[in-house]
Amino acid sequence: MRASQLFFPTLREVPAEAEMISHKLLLRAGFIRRVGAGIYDYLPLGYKVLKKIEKIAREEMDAQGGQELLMPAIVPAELYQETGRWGLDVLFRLKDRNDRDYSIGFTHEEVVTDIVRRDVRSYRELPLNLYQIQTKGRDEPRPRGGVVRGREFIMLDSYTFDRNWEDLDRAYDKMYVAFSRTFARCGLDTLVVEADSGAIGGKDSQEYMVIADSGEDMILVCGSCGYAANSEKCEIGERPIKKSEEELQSLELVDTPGARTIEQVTSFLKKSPKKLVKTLIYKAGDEVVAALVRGDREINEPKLMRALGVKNIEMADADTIEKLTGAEVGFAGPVGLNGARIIADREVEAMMNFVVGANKTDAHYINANIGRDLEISEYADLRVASKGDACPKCNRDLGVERGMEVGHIFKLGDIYSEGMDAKFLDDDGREKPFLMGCYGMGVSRMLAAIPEVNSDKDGMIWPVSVAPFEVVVILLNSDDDAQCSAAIRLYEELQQAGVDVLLDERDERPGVKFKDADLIGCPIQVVAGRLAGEGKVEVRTRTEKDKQEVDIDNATSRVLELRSGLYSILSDRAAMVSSIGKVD
RNA sequence: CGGGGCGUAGCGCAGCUUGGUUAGCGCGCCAGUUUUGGGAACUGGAGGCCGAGAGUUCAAAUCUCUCCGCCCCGACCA
Repeated sequence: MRASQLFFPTLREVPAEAEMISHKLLLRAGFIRRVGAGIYDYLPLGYKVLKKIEKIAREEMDAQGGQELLMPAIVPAELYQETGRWGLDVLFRLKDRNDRDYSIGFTHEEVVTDIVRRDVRSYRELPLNLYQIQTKGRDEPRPRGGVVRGREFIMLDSYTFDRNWEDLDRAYDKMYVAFSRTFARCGLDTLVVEADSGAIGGKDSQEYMVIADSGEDMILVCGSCGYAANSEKCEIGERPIKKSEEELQSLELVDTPGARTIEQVTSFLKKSPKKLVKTLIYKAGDEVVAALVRGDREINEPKLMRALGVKNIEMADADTIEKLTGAEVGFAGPVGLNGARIIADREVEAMMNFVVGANKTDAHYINANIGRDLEISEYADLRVASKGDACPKCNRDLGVERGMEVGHIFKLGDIYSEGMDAKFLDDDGREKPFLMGCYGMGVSRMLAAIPEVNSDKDGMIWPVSVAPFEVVVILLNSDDDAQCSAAIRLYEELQQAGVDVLLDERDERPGVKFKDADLIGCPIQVVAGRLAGEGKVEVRTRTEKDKQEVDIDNATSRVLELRSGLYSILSDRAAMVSSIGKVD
C-alpha cells in the first residue's frame, strides 16, 4: 500500500473526547472516529488491525475444533423471552412494521441453543463447538474509553455442547487454550482470574484480564500462591478473630442530625469509618435481612445471596426500612432490631465499641458491643475483598490490580438447554439436556487493549502480528532519484516476500513522515534517506530507535530477519501459555 | 438514574462574568514561492445557523427558560 493512496487522517492535537491513552492514540492515528456515544467507525487502519486479530482468533478456534457460523444480528423477542432475558435493560429493542418485537443480539446463547435443539438429536453428534465473530449491540448505561466499552462492539462468541460434565470440562479446557494462545499471539499478556458468572449464570467462570491502570475491573491477586480473582467474586480467607484489648465502654445514644451516610456520620462523630458498622437492609423474597459490614467496607451482593441461600435479593425500599426500624432511611442498626434476619460479615465479630444506627431518626449509638447490646447469630464472608485481605487459598495478603477484561469463559451447564428444552438422546436411551459452555472474546476491545499497554510518547507500538502494516518504508525526499529508487525497490521486494508493507511516498516533509510512522506504530521502519546515494538505507524497530545502516541489497533480508524474530517471540509465548494449562 | 463539566470553523481553544459595529487565535485545508533527516517559512485565500427552540431587549455567542447532544465520576456491567 502506498501512503498517498491510504486514508489515514492523523491528528496533531488530541480530541477532547478522549481520556484513555489508547483512545487518544487510536483517534490521533486515524484508526477510529466517533459517530455517536459508544459508536465508532473503524477507519482503514483500525479495521486492518481488527481483521488481523480476527484471523488469529479464527485460526486458534479452528485448531481446537470450533466451527464458525454466523447468527443473526437481529433476534426475535421470543427467543430472549424463553429464558426471561427480554426484560434486561441492556437490550436495544426494535419493532417491525407489524409491531413485532426484536432486539439487536447482545449475546447469542438462546439463538445457538435454538439451532442445536432443532437439529441435534443424538450424543453421536457431540461434542459441538460453534462460534461466530459478530457485531453486538448493548445499550450500555455508560459507554467509555472509546472502543473499550461501546454500545456496538465486535465480539467472538463461542458455544460448546456436550453430553456430560467431563466432556464439558474438556471443551472448556480447549477454549482456554484457544483464548490464551490468541491473546499471546496478539501480543497481549493476560491474567486469568476467577470470575462471577453474573446474570448469565453457570458454574465455573474465568476472565482474561489485561493489567492496566485504566482498567475498569478490580482484581485481587495473591503474590504467594498465584490465586487471582475479580473483586466481584473474590472470597476472603478466614483468619482467627482478634478482639482488640480495649475496654468495653458503655452504650450511648447520640444525636446525629441529618447524618445518614457513613461519610456524614464519620465526620460528625469524628470517628474512623473502621469504628462504624453499616447496616444494609435487603429483601430476599418475603424475608427482610439486615446485613452488617464494617463502615469502610462494601457489601458483595452475590456473596450475601449465597450466604442466605437465595437466588435474588434487592435493597429494601424506604417504606420497608421505615416499617422495620421505625426511623428514616440512614439510621438502621442492629441494636434492638426485630423482624429481620441479621447476618454480619466475619470481620464485624472482632469489632468493639462501634457505632451503629439507633433505629431512631437523627440518632446513632456509640460504643455498641456484640453480646452485650446486640446478638448476631450468623457470620459469613459478605464483603468485597480488598487489599490486604486473606487469600482464600493460602491465607497470605491479597494485592490489588486493575484490569481490562478481554475474554470471559463460562461453564453454563444446563441452564439454557433446560430452560429452552434442548435435549439429546444419550447412549443409555435417556433424553438429557446439553451441557453448555460459552466463551466471549472482546475483539474490538482488543484493538484498544493492545495499544493501552503498548505505547510511548510518540504513539502506538503494535505487535507485528496485528500491526496495521508489518513494515513501513519511509521515502524521505521523493525528488531524490537514489532515495526514490531505493524505497520503491525495497517496497517491491518486501511485497514479493509476502510482507505487509506501507510505502510512505507522500509529498510531505520528513518530520511529518517520521511522526506519522511512530504514531501509527508499525513495528519495523525502513528509511530511504541521504544514505541512499551511498547504496544504504536505515532499518530500525519501533521500540528501539537506534538505526542500523544496511546496504540496499541486504535490506530486505535484514527486515525479514527482524520480522521473523518478532513473530517467534509471539509464538514462543503462545506455546508457553498453552502448555501451562488451566489455572484452578 | 444521581453528581459535575462541556457544546463557538475539520481539530484544539478564547470571547460569555459586565449584551453593542465585521466573532477571534493556534493547528489543519487551498494557491504560489522558497524549503526537504523529526509535525517548515513567507504571501495570499477558503471555511461559522456561536448545539436547537422559545423568551427578555432597540440590540443576544453573551441574559432567562426548555430541549438535545457529548464527556467525566458514581450506580450498573455477559
